[in-house]
Amino acid sequence: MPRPGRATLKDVAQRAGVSVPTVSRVIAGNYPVAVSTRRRVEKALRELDYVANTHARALRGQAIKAVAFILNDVRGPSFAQVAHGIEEEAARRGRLCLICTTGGDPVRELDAVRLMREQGAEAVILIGSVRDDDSYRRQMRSLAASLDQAGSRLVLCGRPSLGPEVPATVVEYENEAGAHAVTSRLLAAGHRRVLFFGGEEEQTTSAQRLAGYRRALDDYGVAFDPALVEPADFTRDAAYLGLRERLAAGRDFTAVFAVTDAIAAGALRALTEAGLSVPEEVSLVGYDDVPPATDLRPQLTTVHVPYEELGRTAVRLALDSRARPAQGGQHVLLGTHVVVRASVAPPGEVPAA
Amino acid sequence: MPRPGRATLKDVAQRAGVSVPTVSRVIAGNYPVAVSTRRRVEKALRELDYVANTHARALRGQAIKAVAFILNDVRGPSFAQVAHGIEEEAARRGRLCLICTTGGDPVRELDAVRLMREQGAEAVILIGSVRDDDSYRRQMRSLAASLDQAGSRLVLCGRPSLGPEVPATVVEYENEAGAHAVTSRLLAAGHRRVLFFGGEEEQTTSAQRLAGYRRALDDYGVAFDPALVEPADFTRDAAYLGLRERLAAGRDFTAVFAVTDAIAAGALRALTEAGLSVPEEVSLVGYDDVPPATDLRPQLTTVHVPYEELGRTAVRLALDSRARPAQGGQHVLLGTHVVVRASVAPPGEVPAA
DNA sequence: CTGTTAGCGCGTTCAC
DNA sequence: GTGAACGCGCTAACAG
Repeated sequence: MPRPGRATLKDVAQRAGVSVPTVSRVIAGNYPVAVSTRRRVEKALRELDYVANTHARALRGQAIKAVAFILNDVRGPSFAQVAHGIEEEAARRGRLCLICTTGGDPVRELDAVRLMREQGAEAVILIGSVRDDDSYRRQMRSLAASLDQAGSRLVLCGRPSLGPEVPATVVEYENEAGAHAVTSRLLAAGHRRVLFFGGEEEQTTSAQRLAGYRRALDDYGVAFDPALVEPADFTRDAAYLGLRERLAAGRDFTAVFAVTDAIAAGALRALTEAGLSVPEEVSLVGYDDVPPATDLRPQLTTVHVPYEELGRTAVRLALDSRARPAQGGQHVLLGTHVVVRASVAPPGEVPAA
Repeated sequence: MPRPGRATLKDVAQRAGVSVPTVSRVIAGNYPVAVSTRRRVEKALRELDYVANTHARALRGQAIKAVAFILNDVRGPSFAQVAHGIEEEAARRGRLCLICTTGGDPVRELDAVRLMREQGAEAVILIGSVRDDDSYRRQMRSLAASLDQAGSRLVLCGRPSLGPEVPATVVEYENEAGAHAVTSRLLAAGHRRVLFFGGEEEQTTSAQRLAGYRRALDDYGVAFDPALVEPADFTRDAAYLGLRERLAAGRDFTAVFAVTDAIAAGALRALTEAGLSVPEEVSLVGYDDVPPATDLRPQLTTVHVPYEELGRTAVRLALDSRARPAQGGQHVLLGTHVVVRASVAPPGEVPAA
């Protein structure tokens, strides 16, 4: 009966009547060992259910083969897609995945990065947006440098760069451009009062989408009306409640641009319950193109974001840039495009169907 | 300029002009050190951006403080909820999370468990169902024993036990009972031809739900008709295609029990496109009660599963059972309940609304 | 082919 | 207060 805890090379060697390195060589298999000896060792290995100690191994070699990723919440469908892309690519390259969630708290995020740095992850990938202030950016920049120096790599995935000098990789998608394109659809259909719904201005993602919205307004010569910006938390329920309340006070828009498909889902519920038909009376667009968007009735016109690709690219770049001499920040920008479905129509028009 | 790679205690000691243990003591803080010395050491620590080597630490102490979990696919909303519960509870207890996905392949799952065992995770949590055959069960049983002996713990989360003798913790929910309850709703409303839609018989989860369905049929004295079992992959698109095809060949049912909310979403689309109104002409129920279920029109009657609680319980039990002397398998069963929404009506009836 | 030696980075003795 | 010595489990180098 092997003693509790795990068997070590020493235990195996003792049982097989050989020295420790011999056992090591049998396991590695990259060195000649007499057949009879090998048999004895293999037998002992099996009997003791030997499992190598990763830490001792890592101590001799270099860092652990792992990729860390940090996100707000695994339950967000778009986060989940990114996570899947990361997981897939990491597994393909024989890497382990470490995961941390922060609930959107910048402080917890900084802590998580520090933790991952201690773990010696090869890359630390930050997913999604944050509320960033100066103190946050300063600390994150310093962490990027620290990771870089330790031979690791910070990757910003779906959020803007920390500055040109910072040794971090950025994998973004066309956030502003997508918002511009989808807002333009609404304007082209004749809408002039478009509610920008959801998010908070300090969040990098919503800020960029708002910027795209405003630029589209400019293009069409429509004045920006701050009263048409309605913040809301990133959940369908918060969106539902928020829009219901606003509708109770009267409707001053003919279309809604929801920052997120989930928010669009909540908005749709509020609109429908208020007896407003979509798209006949109110048009609605979202952003993200997550799978459940096709379950909505009418199906949602939205902006497709290549989330899985985002995750895969993040891993690929991080691992490749580690191989090469430490260069400054790489920057990749993935494209987005509008997916036209059935939630947009000209204002006021009532189709025959 | 510190040399590339990470600074070690030795580097710090050298720079501060002290010995290695002194630096170690400053960091631990649990030992008296002269104030002036401490200052010098702290300065060096900062300048060199010292980060402790986790592996060396783990080598001296015990296993790494980490919980591993293995699941089919992060993108499944129910998996994501479990993952969130695990992540939350693990973080609360100061544990790191390791994650692996398998795409539903039993072989990859076994490999993943072995990998996690090598990593020395405190607990290895398996989420969701698998196609299990005898060989799989045998191997998994042996891995459970191996983990147990190494002081770790295997947790089966949302899937049946491997046997009474196996040193593993099982956290299940009332899968069969939930299916029984929701099927009974359909039968009570007057339906006699209920399509069991989605899943495969070898999957533990669908097998259990099918069992509940059959028991309800028995209770109502309705003969089980194998022709009313229609398998389908676990995606909304596969479900949509599958049901559309079946409907093209004629409709021989008045209600659908979808094994999963996602499958229900696909089914609803197929039904609607075929011009069948739900619930007036066909009733529909799902299973899981994931958030997007409320976005469906009509809102889906389904079975609520406490997925987050499942994840939290798994972590709690695993960590607690490690503290106590190795006992056999614990077994926890969490309750489920039907959530009545708007997708069920008596067959043929057309409500006034 | 196999055993001995050395050292990865850290924390814990034990002396001074 | 502080430094020297040892060992965690493993592998790479050198002997034999």
